[in-house]
Amino acid sequence: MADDAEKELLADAGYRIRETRAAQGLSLDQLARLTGISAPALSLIETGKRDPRLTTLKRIADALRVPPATLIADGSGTAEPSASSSSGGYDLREYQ
Amino acid sequence: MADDAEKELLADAGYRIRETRAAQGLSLDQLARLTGISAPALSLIETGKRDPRLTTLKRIADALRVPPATLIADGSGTAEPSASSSSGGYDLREYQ
DNA sequence: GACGATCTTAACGTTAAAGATAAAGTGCCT
DNA sequence: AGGCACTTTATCTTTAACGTTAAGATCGTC
Repeated sequence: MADDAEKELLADAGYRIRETRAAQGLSLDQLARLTGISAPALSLIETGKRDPRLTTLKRIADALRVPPATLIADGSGTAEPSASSSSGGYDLREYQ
Repeated sequence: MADDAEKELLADAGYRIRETRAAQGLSLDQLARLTGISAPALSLIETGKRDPRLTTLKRIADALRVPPATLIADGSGTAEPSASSSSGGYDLREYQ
């Protein structure tokens, strides 16, 4: 996780979490109670100093009542293009 | 993380990864080389037996050339409806 | 100035992710 | 049957997440 792009990913996700939390008027302690994640751990995540696990992200997203994906940068800047990607039906069997 | 919802989250993310990988005709070994993540670790993630870190997810998403958010269950694409907030039950104001 | 609330950081212990390697399990061939 | 490609499982080591506790740091407001 020494990569620069990864640091930016963590910083961006942390920023999104902090923004969402602040928009709801929640303190770190309050979010800690809602998520079961300690306030110091939340602080590290929000400041991009910790690499959270997927379930940790989900607990935060659930407490903030937003989809987990909204907390993650889409890889293109800061705004989400909601680019639906491919998502068409692939059929795996055709390739094997 | 013994939670049932979290297990489903991991299983779903793993399934999406496997789907995307298979759609591109990649083997675990090939994806392991692309991501720098060992094939056994990828197998555990794809089968929902491991709780990956955010940067781990991003390395996989980058190798598969999809936005990281598409690997997480939440509405953007083929996921279940998730019925808006699902558990719209609690009231945050009680904590404030 | 002292206080209260908020956030940050550090140290320490527990738990688990991630790596490497090797082994065992699949399925598909000729 | 044997071999081959792919995947899973098992073991081990290192690294890091997370909780707890406690200590600073920054705000305000009185």
